[in-house]
Parts: sequence; structure tokens; C-alpha cells
Amino acid sequence: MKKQSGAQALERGLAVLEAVAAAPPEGMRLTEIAETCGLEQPTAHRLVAALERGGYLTRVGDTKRLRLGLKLFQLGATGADAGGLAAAARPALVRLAAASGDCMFLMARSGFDAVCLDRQDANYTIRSLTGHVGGATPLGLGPGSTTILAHLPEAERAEVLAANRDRILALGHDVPSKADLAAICKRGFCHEVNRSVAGIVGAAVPIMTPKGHPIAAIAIGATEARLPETRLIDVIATMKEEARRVEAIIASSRDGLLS
Amino acid sequence: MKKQSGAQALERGLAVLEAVAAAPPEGMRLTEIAETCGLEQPTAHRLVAALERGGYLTRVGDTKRLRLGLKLFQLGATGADAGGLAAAARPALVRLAAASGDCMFLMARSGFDAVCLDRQDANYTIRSLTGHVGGATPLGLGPGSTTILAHLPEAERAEVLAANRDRILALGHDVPSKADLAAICKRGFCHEVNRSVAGIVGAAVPIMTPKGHPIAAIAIGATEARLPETRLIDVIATMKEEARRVEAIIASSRDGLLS
DNA sequence: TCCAATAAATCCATATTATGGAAGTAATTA
DNA sequence: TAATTACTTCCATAATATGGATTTATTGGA
Repeated sequence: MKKQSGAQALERGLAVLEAVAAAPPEGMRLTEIAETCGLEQPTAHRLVAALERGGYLTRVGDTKRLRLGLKLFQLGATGADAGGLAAAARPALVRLAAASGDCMFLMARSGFDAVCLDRQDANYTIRSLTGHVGGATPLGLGPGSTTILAHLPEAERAEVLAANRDRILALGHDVPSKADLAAICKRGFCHEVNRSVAGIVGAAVPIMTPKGHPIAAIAIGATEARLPETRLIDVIATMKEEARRVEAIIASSRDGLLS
Repeated sequence: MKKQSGAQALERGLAVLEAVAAAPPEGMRLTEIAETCGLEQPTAHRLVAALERGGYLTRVGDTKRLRLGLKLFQLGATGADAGGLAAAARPALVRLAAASGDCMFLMARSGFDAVCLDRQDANYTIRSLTGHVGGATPLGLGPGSTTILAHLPEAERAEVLAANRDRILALGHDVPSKADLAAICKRGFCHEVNRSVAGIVGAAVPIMTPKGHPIAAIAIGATEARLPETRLIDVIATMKEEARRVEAIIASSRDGLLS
């Protein structure tokens, strides 16, 4: 079985980047990189050299250890909000965080993952699955992520689920059932208690394109005590309102990220 | 003259990323990418396909246009503060912004550039050279950037200047003279009025590693009216204090970014 | 709506480029 | 200081990227 990608070297280079990204902040040694990516050491060396030249990798201090360079930060900042989603949603997040007093997250879809694009903390800070801006979670794990998954068209949903099942299980979590996802679509929101993170309640509403594709979700994270079922109804209603507002902004921008 | 990089395909792929990053948010067409990067179209096609598969590029809406994908944002967020610089400096920035009422920036070196790692606005928002977090400017253009350049060891400084001279001129700005840089080192800060951005005063102090390498700078941006010479002295003094505090934090973390 | 023009995707023989074994050099560690 | 481990460089080889040619899709104009 030959992998006829046509761009082996590039793919290997990207694999190196991802390996380094997954490594602790002390960085990675060349040998580790080679091993992790299944490369011979001279090959890894050449790829690393090229990435370093471009600023994609840097040496840690004056050691030989490698970590991600700031070039990725530069590019990431450019790419993060090319569609204007984060900018469009920020006011909504701020209002929601202020009104609810809880943590609000903006999650956007990226392939088989949901990425935390923005976060607003009100009074306190909770630990969430993705944790920080830039964090990612497989679609189907975490409220925002699962909401996006649930609203995907049938075929795509199945494909994503198939791809993510093992990843989610490997992380020690349950894969949402068909019924779960159907319920989310019907109610228009996802509600999780004690599922992805212990003691934490999460809920999320989708942000859809005019064509009905889910591109993102607004999620809330709170402790169980702070978000009982009674309060949930109100909060969700407000979140839905805000989501609709964001959708309107996206729809009115001609080059929005209508996926 | 042969470019014996040993990783042509990877370098070309990265060039594609950078080309797309530089493009407007509507995205780029395959042909444009090919032309911009000096590639044949089938070659560009293969590279783009690989990058798209990895989430480094995405299609805009349902068109064929390409823009940066969120994978870069993910990686960037990971790499942005692996050294802990931004985290270490944030409190300082917040205090400085609150105390001065102006805009404070954290600029870090990345190769021949300075990248805006963080920004704190107090009462108002000014237009800065880099503009936003993630923005970059050649070393030698802008107060924070120039401060870092000035504090580099002689040989490195010359190398950077040689590399950046044309870039800075191309942007319609002046290249700092040897005397300018020497003065910055002597005074321990950089002060610019009306230089990089019209009507704006900028000033910056360096953040040095224990070994005496400049890795970053704290910069202030304000309107001319708000930051007269008289006030400048006090503000700079406070900035220097905070910079020293950040240096202390960095020095005490064993895997800091001592470059 | 149709047609022309332009762009994107696919194919494939070729030569360039990446590859990885081997060997030398530098950095750790005992 | 010696022994071990990691990094760098070299180069013949083979696998891979390349780009010309072609087909297919998309876009824009009438």
C-alpha cells in the first residue's frame, strides 16, 4: 500500500511541526523528532533545518532542543480570523459572559476538530476541555464541539464520527450516540453535566451559515452549583439570541466563511 | 547557482503558506499562488492539496479560493508562549497600561522580525505599526523592534540590518543609523516621535536574558499630546522597572527562552 | 441560457531531489 | 578522561517531485 501523496517531504515536515507542538515546552531533541515521526535521523535533520530557517522552529535557549517558532504565531494570528468569525462573535461573548457571570467560549470547526477561537471569563475561571484559546478537541467531545457535530449533515457526521471514535475513546470519554446528537438538533442546544470535565456543566448552541452548515458554537462552562437546570433555560435562550445575531453578521459579509 | 537546501518541497510548501497569509481575506486562487511562489501549476496543486489535508489551508466558503486554516492558529497558540514570555509579561503590561492610560505592547524577536505578542489598551486604542497581536515588523522599524535591534551584539546587528535595510526602505521608512542605535543602548530606551506612524509617539525598553541577549521589548504607543517629553521620563522609568521584573521571572524559569 | 475563456484537476515519462546508510564530529554522561 | 550518545555532513542510489500536455470544471460574458 503506497501512499501516493505527491508531497511526501512537505507532509513529513508538517508532521515534524505537529510532533513538536505536542511536546512539552522544554522542546524536543532531533532524535526524538525522528523517532516520533518515523523518520531516519538525517531526514529529520534536513526537515528541521528548513523549518528552523523559516522561523517555524527555534532552538530552546542555547541548547539543541527545538520548539515551535513565532512564525506560526504570526501566521496563526492572520489565519485565525480571516473569516471574521471571532471579531463578529466577540461582542456577543462579552455580553454573555457579563450577563451570566460564567465563562463563554467560541468554538470553530477545523476539519475533524473544534478549535477554541476565543474565550471570555467573567468572575472566575473554570477548567475546560480545550482550556485555552487555540486549544482543540475532536468533534464530539465537549459541548461546543458536540453541538457542531450534531448539526452536520448526516453523511459528514458519520464520517467525522468514524474518524473520531477512537480518538475520543482513547482520551477516556464516551462517544455521543445517534440519539444524543438527534436530541441536540431537536432542542437546538447541547447540555452536558459531568461529562467531559468532572464537576463542570457545559452547554452550547450552534452558529450556522446561511446555507445551514454549522461552523461554530458558543459554549458556556460553569460549575454545577452555578448552573442548575432552572437557570439553564434562561441562559440558553440568551445564547441562542446572540448566536442568531452573529449569524446575521456573518451572512451580511460577502466573503464570510460559509462552509 | 544551485540552492542545495535538501528540502525543496517543504520550503515551497511553506512559501505557499506565507503567500496565502499575505493575501487578502478573500483568499487566493491556485493560479495566483503558483505565480506568486514561482511554481508550475501542477506543483502548486499538489502542495496545496497536502496543506489542505493537514488543515493548514481551507477553502473560502464553497469556492475554490484558499485561505489559512485554523491548524496554524492551533499551532501558533501552542508556540506563542512556549517560553512563558507573554505570561510573564502580561501583569506588567496590564499595570503599565492602567498606570499610564496608554497602549502597551509586548514585542518579541523572531528571526529578522519583531512580533507583537501581546497588547494592552487602556483608555483608547492607537494605530500601531504591527497593528494587532501576531503582527510583525522588520527589526529596526518601530520602537520595540528597534530597541531589540539596538541591543543585539555588534555582528548580529549588522547582519540583521543588512537583511532588513531594503525591506524597511521599501515600506517607506528610514533605517536607523549606527548613532541612533548606540544612543538607544546608552539611554536604555528608544524614543520615536512621528516616525513609524504619523502623530504617534512610541517608546520602548528592552527585555534581556540573563546572558545579555535582547529577546523582547515593552513598548508604549500614545498620541503626541498625551506623551510630552516631561511625562516620558517617568513613564520610561516605570517601564524599565517592569522590564526588570519580567527579566527576573524569565531568569528564574529553567527553560526560559534564553537566546 | 448558452458559449467562450479561464482555471483546476489529473496523468505520466523524466530528471531532479529526497533518501538513508555510513562515517565523522560534537556534546553528554559516567 | 573515557565511553556513550547525539548531531552533522557526505554521497551514491532510488524514490519522489516535477512540469508539459490533456481533460474536466468553473467562471464570466452576451
